[in-house]
Amino acid sequence: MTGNSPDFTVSLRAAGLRPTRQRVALARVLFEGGHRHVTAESLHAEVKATRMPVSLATVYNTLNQFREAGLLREVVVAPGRSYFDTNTGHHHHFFVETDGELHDFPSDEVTIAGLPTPPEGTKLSRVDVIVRVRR
Amino acid sequence: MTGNSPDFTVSLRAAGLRPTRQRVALARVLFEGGHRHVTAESLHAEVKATRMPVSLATVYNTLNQFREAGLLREVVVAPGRSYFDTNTGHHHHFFVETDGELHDFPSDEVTIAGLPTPPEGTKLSRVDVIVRVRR
DNA sequence: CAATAACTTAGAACGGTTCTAAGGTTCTTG
DNA sequence: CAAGAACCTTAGAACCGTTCTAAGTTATTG
Ligand SMILES: [Mn+2]
Ligand SMILES: [Mn+2]
Ligand SMILES: [Zn+2]
Ligand SMILES: [Zn+2]
Repeated sequence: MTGNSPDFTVSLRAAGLRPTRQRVALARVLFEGGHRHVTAESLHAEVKATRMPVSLATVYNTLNQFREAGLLREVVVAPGRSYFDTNTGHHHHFFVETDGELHDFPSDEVTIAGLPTPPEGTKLSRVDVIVRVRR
Repeated sequence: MTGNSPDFTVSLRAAGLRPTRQRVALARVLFEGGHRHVTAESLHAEVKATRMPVSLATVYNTLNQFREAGLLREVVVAPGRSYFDTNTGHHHHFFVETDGELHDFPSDEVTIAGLPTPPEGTKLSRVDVIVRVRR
């Protein structure tokens, strides 16, 4: 059993961020284990449960820094709050509207054909597919 | 040339809403002419330009009532603000991230194949495709 | 025309997010 | 390793889009 305790110090430094106690604690919650979809509030609650004191302001700062560094992507599916997604590869989402849950599905299962060409003078940035479902 | 001045009084009453001065003014801005994508603020600015006094609270109330009546759909593409769409049929969106513009494209041009089945115990509500572009 | 129900509104409140500014931590350099 | 510099964290205020409250107004009904 090797390699089950990634060195977040390294990846933080690679992102140009000092590996502070708070950022390492947040990185652990976010990146050890499988892909996650968190809100600032939910991440704050989780990291506090590890008994590492982190303010909500730091959670927001860190989420934004991780996003800017390409470690996270932001997902906007409902008014009023953002989700942050540790899966930065190509994929799409189920959004369970009745309880606010987000689930991934791989983009290679789905085929999107016949997308019109972007408006004059614009270049494609990303295609998001959101499959909204209810319980 | 007939029928170029729709009777919003009728459609408002059909939606269970009294055709007040404010709602008729808002309906005119929204529904005469082609499809629109507005924010509360942008609609408020437009309706005020017609010299009909309407408060921002009424704009919000009316947008929500029109949405509940099925006259509008809400589109969430960016954090912090909602768009309201007069096109309630099946279609998808270009979102020009650099300037906040939304444009429709028909959903029958695009083919989405191989969508995974929704999670256990959920039923499909809608599929949104957002093509994000930048200038 | 009342009488009533529905509506509009200013301003307060709210909730998620960002900002400010002061103290603390991490890094660099010698 | 000490000290300075750079960077980071934080409480609380501010911000901004949206909703709520409560008081006055308007539309509808008979
Ligand atoms: Mn930011
Ligand atoms: Mn509402
Ligand atoms: Zn995801
Ligand atoms: Zn549209």
